[in-house]
Amino acid sequence: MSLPADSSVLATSLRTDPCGLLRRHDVGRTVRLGGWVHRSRDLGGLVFIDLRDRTGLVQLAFGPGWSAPEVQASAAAVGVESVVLVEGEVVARDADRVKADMDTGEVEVRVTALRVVGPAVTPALPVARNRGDKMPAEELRLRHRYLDLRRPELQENLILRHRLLQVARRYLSDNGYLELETPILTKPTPEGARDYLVPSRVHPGEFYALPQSPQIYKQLFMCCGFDRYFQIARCFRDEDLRADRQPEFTQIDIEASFIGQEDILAMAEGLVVSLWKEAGVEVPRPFPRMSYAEAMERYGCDRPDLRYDLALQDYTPVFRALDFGVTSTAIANGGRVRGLVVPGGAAWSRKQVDELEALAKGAGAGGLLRVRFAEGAYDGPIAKFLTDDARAALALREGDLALFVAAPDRISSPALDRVRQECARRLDLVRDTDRRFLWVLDFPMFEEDPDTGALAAVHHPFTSPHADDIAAHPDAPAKWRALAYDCVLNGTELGGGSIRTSDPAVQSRMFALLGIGDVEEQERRFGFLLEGLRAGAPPHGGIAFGFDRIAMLLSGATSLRDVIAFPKTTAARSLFEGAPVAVADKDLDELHIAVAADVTRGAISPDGQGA
RNA sequence: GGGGGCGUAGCUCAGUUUGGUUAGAGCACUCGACUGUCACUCGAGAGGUCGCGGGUUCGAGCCCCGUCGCUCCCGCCA
Repeated sequence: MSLPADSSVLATSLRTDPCGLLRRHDVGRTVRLGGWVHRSRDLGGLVFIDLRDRTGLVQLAFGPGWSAPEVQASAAAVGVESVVLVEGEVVARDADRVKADMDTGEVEVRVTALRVVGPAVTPALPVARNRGDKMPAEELRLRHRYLDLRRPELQENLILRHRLLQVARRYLSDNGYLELETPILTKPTPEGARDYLVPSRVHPGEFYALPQSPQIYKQLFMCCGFDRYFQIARCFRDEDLRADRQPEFTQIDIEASFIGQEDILAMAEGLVVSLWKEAGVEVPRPFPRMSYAEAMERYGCDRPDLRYDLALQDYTPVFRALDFGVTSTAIANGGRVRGLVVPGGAAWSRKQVDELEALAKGAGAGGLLRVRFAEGAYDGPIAKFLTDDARAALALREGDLALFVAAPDRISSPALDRVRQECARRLDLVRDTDRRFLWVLDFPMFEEDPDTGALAAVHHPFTSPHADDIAAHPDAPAKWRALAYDCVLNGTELGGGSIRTSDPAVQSRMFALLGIGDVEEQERRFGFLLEGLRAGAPPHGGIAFGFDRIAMLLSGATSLRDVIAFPKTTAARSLFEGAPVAVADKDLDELHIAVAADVTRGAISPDGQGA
């Protein structure tokens, strides 16, 4: 719950108190309250109403000793979710009537006057839910969001979200960061995710884009001399959704000048620590660090979940000596044999291990080799190929299951990553209360297309390479590491960023390597940032955190939809107001837009059907 | 773009396997009873285009085809 230090500011001309804060020390006071009828219990001679506002519930009691007959009659008649104003006296409950699981359970309000100011139709969804009730369908919750958002759980999530926003603002502002806003109508970006486009009325055939992030603007702020910037920025990406992905989302976006990587990491750790502290969790600093290379080698993943180990190892030397076709071929083709040892995995059935193999194949691997060591014997298709040396090198212990993928790293890493995660889940190694923060550093500057060999920026084209890597391998950019970093918690990426290139010479080298050496092409795509950088740019860098995901983690929600007031469905629709919709021809004409006739469809109507 | 799950009363679900009389339950709702409940209790009642369209059949909630919506995942997305 988020309340002002002095909760009396919540008093208004219509109410003296919020509902959920009445306590024993209020006994004897005459109070006026306003709220929603959460539940009511009509006993004939007595009526009880649980009155709800965002601070909680309090029991109203109506009885012949203190309520006039007409007051009691309207209390008995008022429907749930109606809004009422009441006046009455706070009284202590008898000891045997105290409700211990209710914050206001020691008191109740004996009502002398009641006004139904907002009568409610029977709600389409229950707001007050009984123990064991299942949640209404997501579709209905979104369609009737005005009711869903009344539920105390969702209110708590959004109130926590508010508190986290305040903490972020306070932390950054106290550290000299300026909250600066950037445009929502902006220029389409040439790469990355698909843009949401907005047609221009004034300029026929031209379009704005909604920002995927304020990336370019925040670098321009650095060029302007606003040397510390932040923004709680709404970002838009027109890609397909997931439980943890919405088309519009919120980032805590940060950029600073005259800094190096260590400055950003320290500042960002401080922010994360203060956010988690607000949610009641102490996080130790500094966060451990791991290079991208080590993360990929040991976990097959650039955001490893360190709550359990099950680290991957390189078994190529073991298999190189064996006469086994699959592994020999893979090694001869430049691949490696990597794998992991699963203690206790030998107890799994053939079928269970087949399921792991299916996961590995789903991630692109050709197969998953297995060997188990149980009751002193090796078992599995490759068991008979194992020499004494190989057995010694594997060092399996009783009950172990060893799993291998023989392939190039770009295939074995994602496959073994999935296998490792599933093994941890099966062995129940994941403790929800564990929080393993991690910085992943030294991302590669480029990734090579396995077919064409073309280079693409892993982060973005303005990320700075390690100066020593350029010096050591001037002609092997694939070996360059970037000054880029990700903040990871329990296998989830919370945020990431980089130190930017501010040296024009390095920047043009980067463009050339990325295949955009043509100056006109550079200007067309990045002109306004390049102009800014040429006009005198300080060394700068930054980071952005996915705020919705952080709010989701800290509230314990399992979907972003539970920490966003009005989220979209997986089809990017807003069921509440019914967006998107077809618009009148007149509006399209003004925008110089024509809709292809065969895709014209109406908005969804209340029965869920297309018009 | 592809795959899985779901769609029956206001809400949550059963019924679909094997097509067959009038589609059921709990909660909510309406009416009645009840002076200490807090998931009040008890009695009575009302409430259904079985998502939508088409097909097969003497007959479809159930089988087939299409479609719409929600959801999870892959692709996509940093």
